[in-house]
This record gives sequence, structure tokens and C-alpha cells, in this order.
Amino acid sequence: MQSVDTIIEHAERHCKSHGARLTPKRKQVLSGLILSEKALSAYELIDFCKEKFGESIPAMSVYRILEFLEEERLVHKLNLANKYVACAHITCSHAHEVPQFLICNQCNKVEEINISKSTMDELKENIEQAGFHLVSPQLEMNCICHSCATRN
Amino acid sequence: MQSVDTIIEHAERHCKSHGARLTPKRKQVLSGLILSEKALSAYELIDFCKEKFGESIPAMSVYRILEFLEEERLVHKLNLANKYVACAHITCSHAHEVPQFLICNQCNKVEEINISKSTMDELKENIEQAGFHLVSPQLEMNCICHSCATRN
DNA sequence: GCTAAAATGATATGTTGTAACATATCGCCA
DNA sequence: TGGCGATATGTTACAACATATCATTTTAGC
Repeated sequence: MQSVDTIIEHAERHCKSHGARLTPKRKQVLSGLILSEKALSAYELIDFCKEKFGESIPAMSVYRILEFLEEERLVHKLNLANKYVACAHITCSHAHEVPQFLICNQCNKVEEINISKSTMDELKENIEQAGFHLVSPQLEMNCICHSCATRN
Repeated sequence: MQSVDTIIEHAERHCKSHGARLTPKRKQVLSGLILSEKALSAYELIDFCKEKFGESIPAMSVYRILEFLEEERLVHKLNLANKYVACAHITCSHAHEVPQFLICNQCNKVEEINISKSTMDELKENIEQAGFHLVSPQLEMNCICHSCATRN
């Protein structure tokens, strides 16, 4: 696990490279999400930041900041859970395949893995046959992680 | 497209076969969802039933009824959209594969198709390798349907 | 018909997210 | 360097989705 500072530094360089600004608030929100090491709802993230940094950010601001971070591909929104998670690949520079998110129902830990091209091609073929076209090529699956599964 | 009555009749037989009751309210909610031919939120379903049957069902009841219908596998909840849709296979009796839902972002039309076992096995293998275990083997994908795609 | 269980109703509230408008901050260039 | 437009953040109100809790009605079985 890399340090938060390293990740933030990468994120800042990434933003600067095309004229976007990773302001202090935005850094704080992103740091919170990285530190939490799991998926948080916007309101959980507010509480986490309040506790961790002692500063209360209004809900509206958090939503706006999350939107910015999503556009910068530093954060992903998990629509299944209505939660947000830091991108697992902020410090890599390579282009990514279709992301697949495994969300633990119990502890909200998230694993971000990649679907192989062949599997994705099969899915896409199914979809086109049904007369639909894929818009958001992101898969989210309800799972239980190993540690939660063995704990119970 | 089969008639609603036929589908409801199947649903009723299915419930009776193991002692569950498809009450008039439950029939009404299921009928509404079938008639609408698309995914509806609980509140949209309330409005639809009010308009179609002239009877207003409280939100709480609709949620309870939807929960019952889900347990009976007559209705699916689409977590991506926070909407509910009638199962496309109420009148078939065969066991079903993993359902895959294609949701049109624009008109909320839903196509329920099946993932082939081989594709699903590939996904499951990825998941187990990441130390997670699949809980809800249902895939939901954000799509756009053919008619919405050509309309614009 | 009586009773326990199941279903439904009513009310309040929790949770997620956005609209609309006000204020503050930043970056540029005259 | 100071003012102006653009960007970012704050504030308030509210919409949409969902559940908790307790009251009432309906049903099935004796």
C-alpha cells in the first residue's frame, strides 16, 4: 500500500497536466476516501473528514467535489451501493480495461479488478443481440469478502 | 406478448404452490408493473396504479409488496436505477441462469437476458481470485436501447 | 365465531441527491 | 497591481427513495 501523500501527489500532477485544480478541499475529500480504504456514501465521507480533519464540509460541496474527482477519474461512483471509492490506479499511468468492482456487502471493502477483453466481448455481443448498446462499461457485483465470510 | 391475466394466473399458481398468498393488492402492484412494460420506481408505480386502477396505495405498502414479490421471484429490483421490473419469465417453469438486465438510460425499458454459463464462470473465477465471493449473481448494465439511440 | 398470524394503513423520519442563489477565491491582463 | 470574469465553495430548501414503528384490518384454522 502506497502512502496517501504519494497518491495525492500523483493526482495533483495528473490534474495540473491539463489545467485542472486539485484544491485543498478536493485534496481533503480525496484523502479521506483513500484513507478510509473502502466505499463511503457522500454523507459517510463528510463524517469521516469531520472526524479525521476536524473540518465540516457541506453536503453540496462534497457532491460537487466527488463529481469533479469522477471527471478526473480519481474516484468511481458505485451505483449499486450509492457509494464512492478512490480509484485503485491513481499512481499508474497505463490505460485501463473495463473496471469491475467487487463490493463487500458487509464491510464495504471494494476490490477493483479488470474484466478480460474476451469476457467483455461476450457480454457486448449478448447486449447487441438484444438491441441495446452498452453505455457505461463498468460492472459492479454484490459480493462478500473473504474476511467477512470467515468471521461469521 | 402474453396477456396480463395469463401472467397473473401463473403468478398466482406459483404462490399457491407453496402457501404464499397473492392478495388483491399484490396482484394490483404486479399488474401495474407488467402493464407499464418498463422499470418503475416505487413512487412511479404508485402513480401508475392510481391512474390505472384509481386506487391509491401507500408507499410503505408498495415497498412491502415489492419485497414479497421479489422473494417470490416475480419482480426484480434494479439496484443501478433504484427501480423495479416484472420478471420476464413468470410464465416459464424452467430454472433460470444468472439474469442480466439491460437498462435503457433514456426510456427505462429493460431487457432481461441470460448470461451464458461459460461467461459467468469466467467472472466467478476472477472474483474468487480476488478473495471475494459472489452474493447476488445478477448483472445490471447501463445501456441505451435501439429506438432511443436512433431517435436522437 | 375466536384467536393467532399475516397483511395493510398511517405517520414520522432517515438517506441520498439536487436546485437555486449567494459569497469567496483564483488567474489573468490592462 | 487592482479589477474583472471564471471557478470554487457556502447556504438553504427541497425532491426522491426507503424504512421504522405502531395501529388496524383481514385471513386461516380450530
